[in-house]
Amino acid sequence: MGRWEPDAAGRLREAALALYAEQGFERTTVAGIADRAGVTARTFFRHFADKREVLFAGSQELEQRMIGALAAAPPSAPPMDAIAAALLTVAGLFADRRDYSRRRQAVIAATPELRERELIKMASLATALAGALQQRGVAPAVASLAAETGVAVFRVAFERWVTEPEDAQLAEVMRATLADLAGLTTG
Amino acid sequence: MGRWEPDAAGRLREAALALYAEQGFERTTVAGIADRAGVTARTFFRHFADKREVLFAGSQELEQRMIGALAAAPPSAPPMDAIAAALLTVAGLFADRRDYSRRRQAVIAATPELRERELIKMASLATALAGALQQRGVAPAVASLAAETGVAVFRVAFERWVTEPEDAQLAEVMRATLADLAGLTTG
DNA sequence: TCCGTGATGTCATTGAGTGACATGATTGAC
DNA sequence: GTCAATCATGTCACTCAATGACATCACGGA
Repeated sequence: MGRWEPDAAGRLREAALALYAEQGFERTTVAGIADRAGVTARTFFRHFADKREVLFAGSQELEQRMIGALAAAPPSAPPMDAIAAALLTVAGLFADRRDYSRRRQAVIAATPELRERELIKMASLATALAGALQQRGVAPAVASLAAETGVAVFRVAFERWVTEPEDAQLAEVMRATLADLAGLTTG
Repeated sequence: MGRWEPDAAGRLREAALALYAEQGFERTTVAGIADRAGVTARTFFRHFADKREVLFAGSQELEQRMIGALAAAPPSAPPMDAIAAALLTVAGLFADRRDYSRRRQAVIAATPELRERELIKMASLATALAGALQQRGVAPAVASLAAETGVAVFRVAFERWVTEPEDAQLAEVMRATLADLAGLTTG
């Protein structure tokens, strides 16, 4: 056994989410999170840039996987088809994290500071997707539009998935949301 | 003459923008802003909720004016026409503030924390517009879509306006951007 | 003239975030 | 098998954002 318990970052994530849910984000101190995780506050800031970032550690992985999925789509695929494929691919990342996602989303929805952070993560995702589309030869304006639309679909589908009482698969909700979008723009 | 110089909030806004531009947002302290404005740091926080908000004092007025302009549009006007009218109306608010807007936008673009705040202001604006459209009898889904699109046009046009070297009117740039949008969705 | 109001100052405090340095287990070289 | 480098963490000290409590004092109205 090591000198310390392993996976300090994971324990900090869990402790932070639990405390944010119990007491609210503002009334939770970093010292409290660190205590619960069995480390010091200084260690918290070695793993996470600030008090908000602890809930967004996965967003970089999401972004990278979506870019990867985009690159894996056939070069001939139209932009929105490639985006749709990427969305369905990353949906699998959340398969076994529905409960965590639900708690996390509730906390974010209740906290303006956290919603700010989420917005910029989504904006960053959209920018990255637009860039990847441009590398596939899509014109910049179209690429940005498709990327923004794709992120909107992600958000709406994710919200539905964590809100609905039933046990649907995120991928299925994504498909349904994409169908809604098609209906909006054609009908 | 009063006990203190008048318009402390205005002086604080000016001082903050100047210092953010000179030294960057992070290396600027509230005490420094307050010093330059001739007040104490405590007074800064009486006028602005936090260090970021000092650059976004006008956003509530923008929102209110856009809602007002929406309400003033003929009840028969289609959603996007009403949105367009509101955009052209509020464009006038910026007529004599182009230099200020330019400096402000440069600072925001250079500072992630400030971009977060701007994103949530834009999201709030979109939500308010969607609500106003619904009160005009527009279906919720359509209202949200139109509102988001309208905010996107505002952002793109504003960015063009502060970036372009020429001295165009914001309203003109808005009109051109709306035309681009029409071309995107029909052509 | 006097009193209430409102904007500001002053003081004290909490908590976020950072820099510098110490510690000690783990790992790999020799 | 020892030693040195490494790496995650702890400890300490500090700056700065943000807030609460209370004091001050010009101004306008009664």
